[in-house]
Amino acid sequence: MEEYSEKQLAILKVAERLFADQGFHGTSVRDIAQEADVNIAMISYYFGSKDKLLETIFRYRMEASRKFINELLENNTLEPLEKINSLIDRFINKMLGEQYFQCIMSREQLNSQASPVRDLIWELKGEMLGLMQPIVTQAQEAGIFYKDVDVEMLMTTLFGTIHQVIPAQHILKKSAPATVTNDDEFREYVKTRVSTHLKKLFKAILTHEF
Amino acid sequence: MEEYSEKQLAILKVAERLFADQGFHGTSVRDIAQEADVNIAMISYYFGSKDKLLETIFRYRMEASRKFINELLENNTLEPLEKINSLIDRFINKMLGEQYFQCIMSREQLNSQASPVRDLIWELKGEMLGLMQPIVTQAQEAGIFYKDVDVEMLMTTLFGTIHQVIPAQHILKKSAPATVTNDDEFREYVKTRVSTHLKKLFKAILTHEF
DNA sequence: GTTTAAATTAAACGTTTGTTTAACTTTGCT
DNA sequence: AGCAAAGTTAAACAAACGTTTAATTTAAAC
Repeated sequence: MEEYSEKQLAILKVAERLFADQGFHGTSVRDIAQEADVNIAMISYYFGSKDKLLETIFRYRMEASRKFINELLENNTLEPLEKINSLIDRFINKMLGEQYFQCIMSREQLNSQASPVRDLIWELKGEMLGLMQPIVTQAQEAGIFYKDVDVEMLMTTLFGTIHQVIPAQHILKKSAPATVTNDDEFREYVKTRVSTHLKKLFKAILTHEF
Repeated sequence: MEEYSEKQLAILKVAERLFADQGFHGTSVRDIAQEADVNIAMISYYFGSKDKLLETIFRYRMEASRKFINELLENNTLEPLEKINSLIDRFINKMLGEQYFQCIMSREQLNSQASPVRDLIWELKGEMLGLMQPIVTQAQEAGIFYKDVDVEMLMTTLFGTIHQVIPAQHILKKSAPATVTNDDEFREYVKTRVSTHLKKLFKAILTHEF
């Protein structure tokens, strides 16, 4: 568990935003240094290289994701469907709370070349699947969930929907109700809209009830 | 309606693949020229610039997508659910048939900076929504589909799921049954798996039946 | 066969890229 | 105070970038 100085965190934060907005190769270390208000050489000095900087961002966020998964494993008192609903909400909160990083993930998972970053992504996705799989399977065996459900695809739908929503937000802004006036309200509006949609979807296909 | 020479098409094809695999900024015009077996200068000569080359790819694919949409509008004899199912299958076929381009779209839609390419993407997405919306609405008014469905979100789920499946294929390869031996069979396997999943999902939430 | 335009080439253009250097400043420790 | 390590800087580095140039070849028209 490494800790980062204020300056290092400033670089990481700026780099994450720029990588998300313009892509890794679309962002120069000079852009990052300027916006983070540090000398260009500091990036190599701290992180070794631009590639390593990206990897650092990934390891930093991934560590948090691991913690996140372990926290989810503790809720054992809930009913299966409530567990799923809680899981959906937590996923939405997590992913919309780190939108910049999710954008980078969206981009990097498309790279055809193998890389440490790409491996990390699919490793994490596997862990996420391993989180949902037993919940569904147990409920299926208890006769609460129906059996003709492709859990892997369901997880794909969960990720895919949220990953589509992130860049679609500037479109959703137009169809938002008039009660949404500031950014916080809009974030909440998006959250509940995605949440409501996904919960309905999961409930319908898992329990055949409404 | 422009037509392209063999050499121009070779450039477009190579560029599309490389942009998909490595990103726009991750691909140099020298890479493209080398793989397409043409002189570097030909790219500027034919398309003006690297940016214009990307835009050309987009306009080329978008034109096909428009035709695709218009074809879908003609099927009026089917039942609402059959219409939806047909639409799902056609979307899957279309998008998995032009995976390279879909990868580029996935990437480009994340760009925060406004650009002609980004505008084209959301324009097209709007048209896709306009295709599904009336089908659902009419069926809702006829009492065939339930009303508490967020069609915009459902479309997001459709796109999102397929866009997630594309980079996930090398993972799906591992969980494929032993009957899948070559690439064609695998493509078919992926198609039917996504299709089955999405149809179940749509049927469940739209009709409350199974 | 001559002429004109289009196609194609290798080379060079000026920038920008990520990274490193070497000098300098600050910090913390004894 | 004195010293060593860490932090910070402007400048320079070679390599790669997208694009253009000018010369040459090919093709088409008359």
